[in-house]
Parts: sequence; structure tokens; C-alpha cells
Amino acid sequence: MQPEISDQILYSFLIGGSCASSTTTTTTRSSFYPFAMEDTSSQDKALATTLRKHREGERMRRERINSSLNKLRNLLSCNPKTDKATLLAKVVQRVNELKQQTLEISNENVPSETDEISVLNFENCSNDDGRIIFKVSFCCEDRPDLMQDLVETLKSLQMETLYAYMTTIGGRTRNDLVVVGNKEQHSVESVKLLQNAFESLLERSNQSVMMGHGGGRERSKRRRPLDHIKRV
Amino acid sequence: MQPEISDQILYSFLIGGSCASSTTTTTTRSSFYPFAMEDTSSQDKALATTLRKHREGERMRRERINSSLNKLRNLLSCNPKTDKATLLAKVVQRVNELKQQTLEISNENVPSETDEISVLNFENCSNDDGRIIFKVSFCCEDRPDLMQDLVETLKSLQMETLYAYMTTIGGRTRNDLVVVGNKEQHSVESVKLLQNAFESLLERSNQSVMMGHGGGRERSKRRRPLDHIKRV
DNA sequence: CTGCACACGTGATCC
DNA sequence: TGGATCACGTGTGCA
Repeated sequence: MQPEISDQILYSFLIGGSCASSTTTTTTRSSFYPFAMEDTSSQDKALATTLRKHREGERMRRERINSSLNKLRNLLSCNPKTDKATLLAKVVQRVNELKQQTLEISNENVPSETDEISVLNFENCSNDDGRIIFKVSFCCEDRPDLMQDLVETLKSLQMETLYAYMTTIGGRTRNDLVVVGNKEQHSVESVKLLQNAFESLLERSNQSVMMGHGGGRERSKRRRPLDHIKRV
Repeated sequence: MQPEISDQILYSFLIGGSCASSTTTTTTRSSFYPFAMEDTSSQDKALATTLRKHREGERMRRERINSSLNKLRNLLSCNPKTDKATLLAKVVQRVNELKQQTLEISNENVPSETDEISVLNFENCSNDDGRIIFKVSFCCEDRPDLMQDLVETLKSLQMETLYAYMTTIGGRTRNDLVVVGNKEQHSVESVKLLQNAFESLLERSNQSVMMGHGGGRERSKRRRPLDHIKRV
């Protein structure tokens, strides 16, 4: 990447160095040169202007970089005096979190080809308020009365829908439900109740599809649902 | 921020400067000094070690920063040779996008107290594939047959649900639907069709609630839906 | 005073 | 060539 071997050293003061001294006003600094620079040949002048352009270019570059860094400080709502290093580390962490969140929401909610059920209880929801929370996900053929069937199933289990995310594409549907029940009526064991209830719901779904449409539906319309709306 | 006024210039070569010269191997550079440095007093030695520590510290700092920058290059899946400036600009843009996405999904999907409808067509979805996409959002009282009613409404309009995000809390429900129709049957004007259809759907909803429950439902169970599950 | 973080100007490098 | 970017070592201020 870099010249790791070049031990050649060019002494910058020969052309007016002095490494760090910030004067935002572009003062002509030739008078400060400690040694004989009276022989200002045209070559030296050209080199001086080259260096000046270089210097100002670098300044602009640093400004652009720091501008973005300040924007990131605001976006992450952290102290304006946060170090560059820790700030960038936080940015990496945050981008990872956000990517995973949107990926969970967008990418996994695609109806699968085969019927599937998954039930689990939310361990990380440890509010001791007498409620217990489960997440139910399933894929099956779509049918008009599926939603009502779903609502009645939950009602029979004495559970409420906290939120639902559902995707329907080309006759297949995928539903992710977060449901909540009272702890007096439900425990971790209710996972099995939910599993059984939704298994029979899927069986009913298959039967109804078989009778209603003869089992054959066109699949050509299927697409990935969010590709047209938002990217991952 | 910086000393904008200090015009005082310290010539670094007085203590062995030469501003830039990359030798990753920490060679003893005293032999390169162009002027009389033979009087290596203890002060000079101490200063030399100070400078060496300073130099190495800066190297470590740069390493930390560049490490995070490389991670960000991977996270944004852009060219490994992307400039720092443009990379950081892209990071700012990406973080903004991701923040808005999760905010749309998590925070806005809370049922409002009053009944509301909003219909708009997706301008930014410019796929020229003969389909036109709308987003419908509405809040109303919940009822068991709402979903079926919704499905039938869309079917009567010859539209398909691309995806739906629905939240139900304490008897109130908020639904965000992305629906798609054929361009031969629909245009931007179909916004009004959708608006009318969902207005009558909400009217039916209110009537059914009035008749079924006498209009009074307890609201004490209401909570913000996602506070228990994921942070914003 | 020690350590840490930043801005600066410069040489080298790439297109 | 020239413009743009990088790593480097240093000066300087802050805790």
C-alpha cells in the first residue's frame, strides 16, 4: 500500500516547511524562511504555488470528512465532542443494528412455498405485568376468510393480537403475529396450544383451497414483495 | 476551535523535524539530522522518546479510525477503494434511510384515537411493468369481520394486497396496506376510488361496533404496541 | 506532567 | 502532467 521501504528523506524546510502552524489567512510566508531564499527562481515560485494548492486541497478534503463526521454525531445523537474513533465504532454498531432490524422485517416476511408454523414465547419481554407474549409465524395458501378464522382462533384461546405483519403474494400468505395472553390462563406451555390451534387452521385452509379452486392456482404472478418498494 | 490567531511559527527541524517520511520500521533517525545534533544531552533524549511515543500513539489512533472505516466499507458493500469522504457521505445517507425506515414501521403504526384514512400512490415505484401501487392507511374500531370486509373491498376494486402491516390495541386497529392494481384498470385517479371504498368500510365498522357492543368499550388495556418488543 | 485527540502541511501514489 | 487521496509526523490544546 505505502512506500514501506523508501527511507529517502526530503527536508521540507528547504522549501519552506515548518510542519504545523495554522494560519487560516493565507499569508505570504516567504519572509519567515530562516535561510537564504532570496534567489526566488521561477522554479521555486512554481513549486510554492503547487504546495499552496496542495495545502488548500487537503484542507477542503478534511472539511468534507469532518462535515460528514459531525452529521453522524447528530444522527447518533451523541456528544458533539465524541472522538472520531469511538464515533466511527458506534456508527458501525448502529448500522449493523439497523440493517438487522430492517432485514428481519423485510426479508424474512416472504411467504414460503411450503406450509410452515413456528411458535415461540418472548423471553426478552420480562415485564412483570401479568401478561405473557408469544410470536406465531405461519405460511399457507391465502383464502378470503383466513383473517376471520384467525381472529376467532385467538379469541377461543383468550388471546389478543398485539401486532401483526402479513404479506400476501400470488396466492400464498405469510403472517407474523405477536399475541398476548393473561398469565392466569397461560404459561410457557401454551406454546403447544397455539401450535395445535394453528395447525388445524392450516388444515382447514388447505381443504378450503382444494374445494374452492381445485388446488391449482397460477403462480406466475409471484414476486418478492418489497423489491419494488424499498431495498434491503 | 483552533488557534486561528497564533502566527507564531516553530520550526520543527530545530528538534529534528522533516515533516513527512514514512518508515514503518522505527529506525533511529538521529543520524539523519542535517545539523549539529552531536550534543545529545539528556533533555534531547527525553524529547526524542516523547516524540517517539507521540508518533506511535498517532499511528494507533489512525489504525482504529481506518479499521472502522473499512468495516463501514463492507457494511455498505461498496468498493474497498472508496474515498473516506464519499464513504462517510454514503454512511450518512444510509443511516438516515435506515432510521426513517424503522421509524415508519415501528413508531407510526400506533392506532389513533380518531378514525382516519389516508390514500396515496407510490410515485417512487417507477417500474414500468403495467402495475400501479397505492398505500392505504386507516384507523378505526376493531371488529372480527374487518379483515374479511377488507379483502372483499379490495377484490371488488380488482386490487391485490402486496403487503399489510396492522396493529390492534385495546379495541382500536391501525392498518397500513400496500395494494397493487393493473394500469389498464387503474390510474392515479383510483386514489379517489380507494378513498371512497375505505370510507364506507369505516362507516360500516362504526355501525357494527355500535350495534354489537353498545358503543362503550374499555380502553384501560391500551398500551404502545412495540415498547415491549423492540426499541426505536 | 502525562496522555490523548485533533488539525495541519507534506511526500508519495494513483489515475 | 496534474488533480485527488492517503499516511505520516508534528505542534498544540485539553483533561
